[in-house]
Amino acid sequence: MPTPAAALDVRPVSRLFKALGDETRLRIVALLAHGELCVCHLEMALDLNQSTTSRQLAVLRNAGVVETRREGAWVYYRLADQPDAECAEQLRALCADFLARPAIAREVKQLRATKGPQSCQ
Amino acid sequence: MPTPAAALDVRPVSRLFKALGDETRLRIVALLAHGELCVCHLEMALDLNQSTTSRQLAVLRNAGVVETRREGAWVYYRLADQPDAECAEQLRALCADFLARPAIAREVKQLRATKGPQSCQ
DNA sequence: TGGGGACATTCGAATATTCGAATATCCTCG
DNA sequence: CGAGGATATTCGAATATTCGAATGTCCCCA
Repeated sequence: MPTPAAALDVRPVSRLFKALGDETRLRIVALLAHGELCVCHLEMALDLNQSTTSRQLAVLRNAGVVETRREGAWVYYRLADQPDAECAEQLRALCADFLARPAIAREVKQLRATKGPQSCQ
Repeated sequence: MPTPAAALDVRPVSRLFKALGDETRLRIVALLAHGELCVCHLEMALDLNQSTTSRQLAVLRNAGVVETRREGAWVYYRLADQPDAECAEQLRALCADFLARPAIAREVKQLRATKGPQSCQ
């Protein structure tokens, strides 16, 4: 029989950290901490091509880090509630840090003003 | 010139999460949250072979998550202070959770009593 | 209904990570 | 010194992750 440590269920946190262990995906989370954005916003803000952006978002989606909402042809991404308490706390702490960055807050506001369903491109 | 989001330095957190994004390594951190342990303790507690244990510890060491202290033939591992504030907060939150698990606390106490430089094996 | 934009997925090549076995290193003790 | 225990590193094979390009899918609107 396994010892307590070997039996510890660390799968939720492991899944979360695996998804967050990438610079691009962390930057996506940093932006989404300030509110929902659509794919074209992220693509522009991070200077990524469409394929890479969508694939990285799929990783975050499969890990339960983000959720989507479709609005016409556009898909909006936002941070998802974490059902696991430990994951919730980790993600909360991370976002608290990102939220404290005015430059990012300004950028997100700017993105929403200049692009989106009404003016994406 | 890069946008604020693209210029965000997420390397320290990314490095931390990459190291923590593995179930075995998370279990090691769970044990070390309760105090330093030597390699043979971890090997036994997690039912890992020597090679795997040492290699996973090397990953944590290279990521700055753990530090070592040699005592004769034995090497003790402990959690390292995080110079980066964001990393410090994440690791603190994680350990707070692990510290709240009495079964792990008991196991660590037991390990230290039954193995170690004086009675390893 | 069909063209075009927004997004998702697939593809193949390149790179990285993982594992157990084997080997190397370091330390103690007789 | 020399054996042996504790730990670290190397090795090669298996598996996973990553990327841009190409292709699919879904939706709006003329």
